[in-house]
Amino acid sequence: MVEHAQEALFRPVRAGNAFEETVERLMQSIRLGVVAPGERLPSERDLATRLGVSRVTVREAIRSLQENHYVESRRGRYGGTFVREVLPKSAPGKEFGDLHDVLTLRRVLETGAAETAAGRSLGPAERRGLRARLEEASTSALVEYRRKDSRLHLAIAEATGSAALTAAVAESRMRANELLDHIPLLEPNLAHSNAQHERIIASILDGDPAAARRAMAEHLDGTASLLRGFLV
Amino acid sequence: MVEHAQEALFRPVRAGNAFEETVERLMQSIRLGVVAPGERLPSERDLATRLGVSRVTVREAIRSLQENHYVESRRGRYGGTFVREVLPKSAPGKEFGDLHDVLTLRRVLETGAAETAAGRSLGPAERRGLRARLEEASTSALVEYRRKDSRLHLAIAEATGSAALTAAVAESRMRANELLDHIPLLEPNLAHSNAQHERIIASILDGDPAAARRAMAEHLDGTASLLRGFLV
DNA sequence: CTCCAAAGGTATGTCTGCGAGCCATTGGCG
DNA sequence: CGCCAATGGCTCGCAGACATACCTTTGGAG
Repeated sequence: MVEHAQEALFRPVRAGNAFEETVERLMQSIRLGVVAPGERLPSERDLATRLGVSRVTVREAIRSLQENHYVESRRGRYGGTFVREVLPKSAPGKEFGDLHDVLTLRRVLETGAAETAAGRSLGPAERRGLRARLEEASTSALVEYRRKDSRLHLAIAEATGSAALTAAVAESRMRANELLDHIPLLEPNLAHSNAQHERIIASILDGDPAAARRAMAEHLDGTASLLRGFLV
Repeated sequence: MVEHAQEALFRPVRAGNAFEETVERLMQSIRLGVVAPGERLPSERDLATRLGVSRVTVREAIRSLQENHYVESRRGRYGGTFVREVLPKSAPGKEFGDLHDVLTLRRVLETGAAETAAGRSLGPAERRGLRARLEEASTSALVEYRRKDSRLHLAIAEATGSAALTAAVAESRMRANELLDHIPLLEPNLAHSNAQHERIIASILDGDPAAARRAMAEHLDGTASLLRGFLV
């Protein structure tokens, strides 16, 4: 029996119970900026269907987010559950997963996504979308930078046309953000980051896969070494 | 709200119930060759702990595998559940997931894994392991080729040192194999495949990331176009 | 030859999560 | 002004999964 591959295949079949997983997903959609502050989440019935859990479980998850001041709910038609304008700082507790693990997977997924996106012929809507996210990220205030940054990176993953790849990037990014929340965000880094973003998007729009990969790799290696520096 | 990213984030939180997921994992460990024919699975109690499910659920999953002639169980000390020497052909039913989806993710993950593995300084044990898997694959009979091939590719993923990446490759590979089971395996393809494997492993052992990526990309693109050809 | 550790086989009570239905609230439309 | 559709709020019974405990079988160690 191949000993080491077992660790991957015989890992736990589920990350947590249905409630915890649901909270995690909703939290991701907020923290990654897929649902922005002030915007409404899909209805409970809708979420229950999409997430494949019961409405009861969705409600418990939403209640948990309410209690932690991430969302607030309003009843009645045109009511719903809305993301609050001011979001609480993420709890600092959490153990760091294996740093190498997280960064390795992120590098593979995101450089691959950039390369793949650059190799496709993108439609006008996709091109506009990428440019819009780039603009958002570059003009965003410090406090909302992480969210806008994630939206840009997710848009790149989406541009590959692979839902599975997009999902993988979203998950890996979430794990990376947990780490990034522990290091300071400085103006110079941000400016540098924006310049790199521009090169990545330009390469993708130009249809230059190799350049897109290189630019993304450089971008990620920057934050990776920042991380390794700050987290011992 | 960013519309398309929702598909990724609001996808179902769990693929199936605990029983189905457990069957899936055990099946993967057999089909990917992590537990070879004649070998013993970990004990029920052990599996229950590792997979994070109850022993009852593990037993139901194993029973299902017994009924489908994948394994047989023996009681008493030094007993256990053993993979049968002759495995049934996989059921042909199954819907094809989105072909583009599966192949895109596989390409990103595996070319990334090859590049990453080549960029690390591997220990003697790892180098021996890679060479052993290569040897196994190249000398394997037609019937067991897919399994040996998967073991080789998993070994490459493991050589990155990232458990998360290994798990992602295992899952993506399983999905790809479901498709590959529907196309014929021919001797010439196999010889070609072995030659490519050799170049991949050589590049990794030589520590040449760019060459490893190129070789892996070529290898995957070969089977990808085979697939696209056969599946409409 | 006996003992016993380790494996599969079985049974039971509890709890989580689900499905389904109904209630309460709200704001636009006719 | 009244209706009503869409939303969140709530309850109850059932099925799946779990933890735990105990039984049975087997073959090596002593």
